[in-house]
Amino acid sequence: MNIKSTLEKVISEDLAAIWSLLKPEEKRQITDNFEIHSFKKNQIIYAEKDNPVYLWCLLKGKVKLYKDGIGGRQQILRLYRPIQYFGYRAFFAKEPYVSSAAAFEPSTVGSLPMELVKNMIDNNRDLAWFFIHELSKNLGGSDTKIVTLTQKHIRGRLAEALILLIDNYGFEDDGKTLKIYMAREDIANLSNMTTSNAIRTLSAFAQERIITVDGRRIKIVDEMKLRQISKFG
Amino acid sequence: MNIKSTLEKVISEDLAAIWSLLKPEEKRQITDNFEIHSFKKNQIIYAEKDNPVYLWCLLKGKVKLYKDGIGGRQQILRLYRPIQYFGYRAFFAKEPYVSSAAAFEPSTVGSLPMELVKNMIDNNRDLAWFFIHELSKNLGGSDTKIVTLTQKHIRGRLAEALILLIDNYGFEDDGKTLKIYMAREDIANLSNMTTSNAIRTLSAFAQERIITVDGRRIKIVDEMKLRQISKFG
DNA sequence: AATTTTGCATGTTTTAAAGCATAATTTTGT
DNA sequence: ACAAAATTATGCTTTAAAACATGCAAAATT
Repeated sequence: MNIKSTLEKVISEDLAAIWSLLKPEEKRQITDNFEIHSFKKNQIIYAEKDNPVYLWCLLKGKVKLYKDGIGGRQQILRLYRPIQYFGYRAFFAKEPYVSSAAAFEPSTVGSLPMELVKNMIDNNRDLAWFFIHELSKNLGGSDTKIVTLTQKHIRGRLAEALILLIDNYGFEDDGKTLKIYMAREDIANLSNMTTSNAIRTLSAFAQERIITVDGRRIKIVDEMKLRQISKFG
Repeated sequence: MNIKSTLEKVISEDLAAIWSLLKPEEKRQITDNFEIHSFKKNQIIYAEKDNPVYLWCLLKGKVKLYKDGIGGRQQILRLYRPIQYFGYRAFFAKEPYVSSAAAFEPSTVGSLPMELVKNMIDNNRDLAWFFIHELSKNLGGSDTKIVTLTQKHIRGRLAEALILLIDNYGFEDDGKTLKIYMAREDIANLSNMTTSNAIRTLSAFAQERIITVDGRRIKIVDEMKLRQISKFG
């Protein structure tokens, strides 16, 4: 893939969060140090305990941030879509990664040395604020997740996961079909349950005409009901 | 309470994280806008859904950050000791609080308008980095907590909670007795279990000579074992 | 000092979710 | 195109933790 053209395409089609905050000199520095990588489905971008070196920017595809737990059980923490940045938290915390990132589907990801980002933050207030804002949002999200994943019942957790998928990746052109096609196992890992229970509960939702399921194609039929179940059920 | 003297005592006895990063002009601004508050045991400092206005700094006492969940169940998210800052995340995220803060025991807390902090960050790189670092550490902690609280069994979760108490508040002079005296209910809320199970499991640990329990006085007898249980069991 | 309230302890029952087994279906690799 | 592997679907069993109940002890209120 041609780095320059991919980058420029991305830039031109989206004045993504960071780019618009940069000064011309900084933009030059970036284009000089930015590298484009392709990841296959399920390929790991970085792993827990690695040392953080790069800021990653998802350009195309879908990426999951997850943590391996007990007995091979995996918890998906966050999902990324183009154009979002990830992999910077551990660097800022001055510690190795506590989670791993992997491509959900074939993805294009850009990298930029964190040392460079660090220097840029030193000289660019807006960039500092960008990260402060992102980190703050994420922390609020994780704190909330602690409670919902530990206290909600299976149906509530699955409903919430489906809503997260809607909010993150949206619908196909029909306005109903989720634009992400996940394995049941990943849905389970997102909502803190076993694969069996994810399958079972999806079937139950289908029976109740809240969704329809056709393989990995999930159509949201009754979003209201889903939100109700997420909130109470 | 005399504001000036308390503040100066605090400052003199600890070149706490933020203070040393400030320029003289900033220090003056702070002393002019800093207010000291006293909170009684269990008094709420701020509550979920409130709008964040102040940066809080715990000067004396102990504070818990928690979230009320389903059926009155409460999850303690973080604990603060002097001199630590809290209450800023929601302001940075531009959203209302998603959690509440309350004094665990009679506490002295300072407040500073977040608008002032914001201006100071704009003009002080080090201060920006202070918050980026704090937020990053906390986010790593919350992400880890998501997994341990959902995947570890009761014994593991309680062991981990006890280790958290050691790390946060340390021991009395005997080097064994926890320097925090919590209700069983709070221990339960920290480790995501019912009060009954916290009591039961503490008793079990005592029987196994890992700890001794005398009312709210908990003595750590076998820290090694505790760490083992936290890691595996 | 008496009484009410709150917190601790422990036993029993219930239940939500995990674990396990099996079969059918779909996907993947050669 | 085919076999092998992985994923999905369902039923049954087990289990960890919640829910409930009761008694006792220690504080707090009067």
